Amino acid sequence: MGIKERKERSKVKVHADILKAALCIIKLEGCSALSMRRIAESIEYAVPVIYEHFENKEAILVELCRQGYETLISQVNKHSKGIAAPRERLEIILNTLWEFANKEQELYQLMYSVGIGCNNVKQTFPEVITFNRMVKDEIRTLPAIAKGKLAEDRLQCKYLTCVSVVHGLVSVNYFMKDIDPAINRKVLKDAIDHIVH
Amino acid sequence: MGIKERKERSKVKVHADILKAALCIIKLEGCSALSMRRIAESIEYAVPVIYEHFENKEAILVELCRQGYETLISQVNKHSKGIAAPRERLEIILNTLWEFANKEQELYQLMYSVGIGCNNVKQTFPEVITFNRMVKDEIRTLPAIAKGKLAEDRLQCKYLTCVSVVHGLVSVNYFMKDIDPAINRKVLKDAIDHIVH
Amino acid sequence: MGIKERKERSKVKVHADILKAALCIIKLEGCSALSMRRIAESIEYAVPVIYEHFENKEAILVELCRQGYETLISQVNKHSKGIAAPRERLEIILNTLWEFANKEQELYQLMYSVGIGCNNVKQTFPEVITFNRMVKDEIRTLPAIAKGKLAEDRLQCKYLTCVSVVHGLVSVNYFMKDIDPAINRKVLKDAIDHIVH
Amino acid sequence: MGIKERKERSKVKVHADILKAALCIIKLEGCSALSMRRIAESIEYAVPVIYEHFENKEAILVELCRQGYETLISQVNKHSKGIAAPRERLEIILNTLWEFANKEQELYQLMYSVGIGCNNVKQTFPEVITFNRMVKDEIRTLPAIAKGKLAEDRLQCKYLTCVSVVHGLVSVNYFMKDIDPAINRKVLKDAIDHIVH
DNA sequence: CATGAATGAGATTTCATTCAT
DNA sequence: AATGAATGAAATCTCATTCAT
Repeated sequence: MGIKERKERSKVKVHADILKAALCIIKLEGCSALSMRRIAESIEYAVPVIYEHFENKEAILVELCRQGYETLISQVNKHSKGIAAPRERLEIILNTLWEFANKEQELYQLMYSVGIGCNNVKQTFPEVITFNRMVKDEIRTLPAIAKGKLAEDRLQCKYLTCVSVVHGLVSVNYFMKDIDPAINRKVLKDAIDHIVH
Repeated sequence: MGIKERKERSKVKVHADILKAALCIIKLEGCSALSMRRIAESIEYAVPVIYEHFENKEAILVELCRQGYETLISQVNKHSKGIAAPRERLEIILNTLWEFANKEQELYQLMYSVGIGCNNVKQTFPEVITFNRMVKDEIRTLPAIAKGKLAEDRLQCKYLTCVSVVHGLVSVNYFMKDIDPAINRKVLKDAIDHIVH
Repeated sequence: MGIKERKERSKVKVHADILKAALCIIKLEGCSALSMRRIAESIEYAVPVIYEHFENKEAILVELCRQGYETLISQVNKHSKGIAAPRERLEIILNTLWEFANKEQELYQLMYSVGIGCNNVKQTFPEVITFNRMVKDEIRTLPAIAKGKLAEDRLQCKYLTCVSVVHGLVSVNYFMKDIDPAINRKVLKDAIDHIVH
Repeated sequence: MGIKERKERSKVKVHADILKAALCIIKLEGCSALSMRRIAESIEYAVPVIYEHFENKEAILVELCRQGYETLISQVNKHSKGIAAPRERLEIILNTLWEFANKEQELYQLMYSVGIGCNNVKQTFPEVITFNRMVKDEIRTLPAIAKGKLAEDRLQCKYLTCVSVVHGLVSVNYFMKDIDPAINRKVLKDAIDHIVH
């Protein structure tokens, strides 16, 4: 019967609409403006409908973050598709992270703050593991490194440096809003250069 | 007269107690648990007493942050006192920042998030300027650099790299709670080495 | 379906109950005793219920006044129905105003003080325009006046005199509570006589 | 001893300053902005000082009103001094009331609303009796009236009409802020003319 | 005489969440 | 599956008033 399907589709749609609306509110009015009522108004359903799709407000935020991670990973994949050179691939990953954080500032901040609130981020957001692996994989295969079979420690070190410098630069930019974009680019590029060698 | 003194001291004490209580609540129960009522309970005074000392909740948070910046700067001064070598001094500054952020995680996070919420952080917290200058001053006088009168751009670049990598590493550690301290140390050290040359 | 109707009726009832309770409190305990909490207690609902029906306290007062104006106008209509003589009609209008102000002293006072607080009374309470027009219409058609096509100024003058004397007498009675009703009647009657000629 | 005198004078000054400050606040910021704290700030004394001069806030308002009545009466006296013709004198009294109410809108409104709240205005504000007598005295001696020894009823009637029309016109002007001053003048003049004959 | 400090009580408003229907 | 209605709890803030000093 098509009925069941139709219902299923509509259910999925509402679920998606809730998340879309929540993200939209956060982007336009800030995290503190997000309330169940505002979401309900936005999707033009009554509040309890939201509770049929999500246990509570927290669950919505978590799911929003999960989708953020997914988006990030899929963008990395899209941008690195067909690129073979590991160095270039690493650059692409980090640049994609940088751009994502800048384009989706509110979501990125949410992902960070929800992550911090988790007891175990990697369990709540397995995508974090995936992303980490992606970065590490590229480092491992960098020509300057692959020869000498980088020790796990050195690898972890480089990986942490990568991620820290990008996230750090992002944060510093959120914090002081007047940093010259050209300089940002340069800092990023230098950092990658350093890691590569 | 001793009376005036006693009163003054008691007033100062209440002021300090409010801040102490606020910080304590934030540390133990998180930022969202902080309310005027909770503070009042904690210091065993009625709510309006708080309003005699601070205009509103926001003002308490701002003052908390300001004291955080002061502490950070005074610790930097303490640790770098008597050290002459610029490289060592830079290392001390960044290490002090790292230790502060790790010891006072909640306060450091508050400083960051309140900072982001400010239109103009440097105006609200002039200490940010002081700290920035301290870092830049050391970079400028690094032996490998002082010779060639580093261009302002290059200086800014190095400064941003320093600060980003430390703040980034701090954040990544808040986020993923299982990073090996030894590796953290190494990442930090490598980063400084890189900046120095 | 009866269900929908019942709900609708209950909603309308609560809305009306809020207004009724508010008016009741004002009558019995004065304007300053009116609070959202008191209303909630009175209707035996929780406070937020009131906020589902009215945006805020001000909105309740405004609506109370609006209903006051409506009552006044409908009473004028009721009393003047079937009466043709303009002089008699004018008398009825002013007497109805007088009786309304005396029977509903607290509401009348509220209508006056809320009106004063408005930037533009006639916009907030279009009923004021209606009432004014009703009075002016009768003056315009008074036999002694209709002949000579009263100038707009003279009309406005007579209208202001009417309204002022009635409102003034009402106020003076609120103020000094011991004025002989017979004298009040006489003052009113004299004033109308004067306007009519 | 001069000491006692000086103290007495200072005490009187503070008392007066409190009233002056209160009136000033009411004029500039409205009745609802009046608080003991605001007064204290204004006179640059601590709040409890006010309580040494006035039992409570209400007492301040009452005294403010009393002074308002006194001012009104003294202005009437000033303006009517040397004028003999009763008709002119009556006109002066009513015009003075009109001008007072327009110049001191906030105070006049306070006088009215505090008066309404009194159980017995004439007892709380004996000046009301004085003012009433002044009006009545002039009416009684109006040439057109003095001949026939106006019955007490008729006198009361005329007196009420006077006062009502002026107060009413004042109120209507507070209420609808766009009434032409020329028309106001005319209404007032007509009313007086009517009373006089 | 004057004050700083404190307080209790109360106001308005907002939110996440839950039932009965 | 969806809703309107309701609620409890909490938050921020203000005020008149009173003591101990």
